[in-house]
Amino acid sequence: MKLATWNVNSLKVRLPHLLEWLAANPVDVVCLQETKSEDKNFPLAELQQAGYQVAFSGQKTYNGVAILSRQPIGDVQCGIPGFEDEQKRVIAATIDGVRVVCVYVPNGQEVGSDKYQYKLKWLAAITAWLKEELAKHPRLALLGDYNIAPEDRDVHDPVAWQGNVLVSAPERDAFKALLQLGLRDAFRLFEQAEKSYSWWDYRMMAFRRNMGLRIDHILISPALQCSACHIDKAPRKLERPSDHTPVVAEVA
DNA sequence: ATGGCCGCCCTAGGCGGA
Repeated sequence: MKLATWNVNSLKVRLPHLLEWLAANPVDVVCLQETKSEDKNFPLAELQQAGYQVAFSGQKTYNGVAILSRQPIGDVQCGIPGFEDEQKRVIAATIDGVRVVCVYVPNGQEVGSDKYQYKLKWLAAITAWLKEELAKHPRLALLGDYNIAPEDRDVHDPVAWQGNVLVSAPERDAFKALLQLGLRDAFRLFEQAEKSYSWWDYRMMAFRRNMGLRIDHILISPALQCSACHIDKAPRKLERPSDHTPVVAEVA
């Protein structure tokens, strides 16, 4: 089963890239973030035409998540149970016996800000919920835009970024708390090229200069075998790309 | 030194992203 995650930064704008990518990479499951699309505007027909069933939870302007699947989608859950949140950042579903959890972790804006506090609370809430979810569904994959670069090797310039949002110690501790649930970072199960990133700023020719961060991740539970994981930089080279690029893992 | 790009929205400058 091939699983992918991609922050598309507007599904409306990126739909041609997504369809092109799916045609070239017919993965089984795709988790999307930042669809920025109300449910009534979701491009359902186009994605069904491409062979995918879809579950989505969107809102105007901001956030928005979706799961695309070639196999039937069951037991769809939106949001974190017991955590009041108007922002559409979580959708989970069971596909072929695997609990697929798609997340768009808050950005946090600036260390110490209200949004940063919200990010840490949100991460604590989802970690507590995932602990329960793992007990119910040992075969679980957590995919998405985590807005956390877990280690310095996931940052193009660790000195410049030190202490910044996305790399601060409390955020990295929150990521480690997910690993402590038994989840494994699929990307780091395999040898990877140095300076592998999943996001590059639109400014400063950051992609061309490979000034990036690895903030999009696929975490998998111990019950899942993982045979490969890679970042696909190809879509970042297209005209009008998303600032994030897909991450793909193969599990069984 | 600063900001430099995108996408969004009550179409235009401000917000949020990372």
